[in-house]
Amino acid sequence: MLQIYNTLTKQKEEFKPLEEGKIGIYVCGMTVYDYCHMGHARMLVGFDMITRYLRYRGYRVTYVRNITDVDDKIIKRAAQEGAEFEEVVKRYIQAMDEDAQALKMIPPDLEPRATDHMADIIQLIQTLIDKGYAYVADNGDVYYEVSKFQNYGKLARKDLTKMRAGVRVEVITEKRDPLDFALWKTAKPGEPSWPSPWGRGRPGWHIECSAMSMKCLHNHFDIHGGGPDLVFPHHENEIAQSEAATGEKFVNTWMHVGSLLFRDEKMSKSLGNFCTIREALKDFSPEVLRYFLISSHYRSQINFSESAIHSAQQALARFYTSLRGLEQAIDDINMQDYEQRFQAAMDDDFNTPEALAVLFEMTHEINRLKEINLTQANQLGAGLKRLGGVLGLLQQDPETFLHGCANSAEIEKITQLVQKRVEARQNKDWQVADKIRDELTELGVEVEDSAEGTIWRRVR
RNA sequence: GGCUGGGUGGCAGAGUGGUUAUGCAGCGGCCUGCAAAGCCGUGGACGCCGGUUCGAUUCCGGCCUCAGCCUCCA
Repeated sequence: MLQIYNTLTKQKEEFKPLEEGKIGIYVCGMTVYDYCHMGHARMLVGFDMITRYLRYRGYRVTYVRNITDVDDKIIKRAAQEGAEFEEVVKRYIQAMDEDAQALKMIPPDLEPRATDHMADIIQLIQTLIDKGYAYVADNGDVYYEVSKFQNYGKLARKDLTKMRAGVRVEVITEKRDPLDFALWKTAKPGEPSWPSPWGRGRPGWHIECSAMSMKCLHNHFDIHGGGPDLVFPHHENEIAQSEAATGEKFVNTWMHVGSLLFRDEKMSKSLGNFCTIREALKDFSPEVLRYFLISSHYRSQINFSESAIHSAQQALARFYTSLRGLEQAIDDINMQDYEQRFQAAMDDDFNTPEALAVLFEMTHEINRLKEINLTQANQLGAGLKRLGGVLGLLQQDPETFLHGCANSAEIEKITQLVQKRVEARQNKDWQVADKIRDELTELGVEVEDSAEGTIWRRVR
């Protein structure tokens, strides 16, 4: 039985798709005005893992992840750079795709962009106006009237009266209530704009996601997810918009990943304590980053630090050391109850740490079997690789992983040193052998001598 | 101030009303020319104070504390 924690009800619930065997999942993706940082990676990898597992579990998943390609921040960025708006958008979408690919993310089935859905957005706004949930202000802006929606605040557990008391937003006189939010913003000169019944302008962020999710999935769909900071106001507003417009329940299960901390604070652009994915990839291999992100539960807060990544590196090395030297088995019988336990862990709200613990136990068993029954070791190794694949891990050639990101010239140099040491050892010239080993240690290389020969791995 | 979610062994990180998480690090042993890897064995924990219970790290209450959200933010 698959259980998922629902932000709306604040508890784990048995998950039942609206349509037998099929799941629609919409995740709020990126606003493309800069490179993605590790906090974004946390969210992206989280939902990638979730989608992979649901598919492994036999569901036909429609994974939708939108791109916000019109927004104040993009406009600002373009102005700063003196670049065309479209140019900025194009550049950061491409960068995002590269990062996603590096982290072995499955591309979404649908990747709707706000600018491609203007008609849907405008129609949705019109419906809200017609139904009395939104109003056109004197300046042409359109606002959602929060007080008209009875359940406003149900996702984030907000009390409207308390919120008004502590409201910190600047007072915009056009609004009837400071909590009202913009559905349509009138364009200022020089800004990108689209025609609408209320004049040229652009949509607010919240309405985009309501319009696109309902367009790509249905008025009512299974899972809606995003980063932790989207619960309020973004997702709260989506509920208000969509449910007011359709009169139907919008989303069954709301899922939010935990935040990623850096130097004890949430990694964010505004705090300036961020590390982009591409920066991280200069120092660490993509799979190590992915492992780090998955080795804690998706809802918990995690701390991004060099030592944390180093632990991830060590853990993966144990897996790959175990897979090293195994033959590619055709099938993976001999799984005992490992797969069952893996599944039980993942069925419990995607408990990846516990699922990984099962994989570590398999590793242990493989290491034992290597000594006594190589066929069984190969079979279990194939099983480990298959289950690792469900998490998007362990698909590399073990040698490649263990040799690290050394370039071919480095590998050539290391191989020569290792060969020289092998010769020294054959001559029982331990002094020379140990001297070469010291040189290799300097290069960050650890050698291992075994009956089959000498192998090496990179340790830093 | 309001609303969430946490506080577990040296570190990371799951989980459980009484019995091993797991990984890294430590200790002893096997293996090794010495190592490394691996294997065998091993020590070490549940923020504080009450309550419920035969028994609580696990349930309940209070307190302390950390982080997130309440403003654009994944």
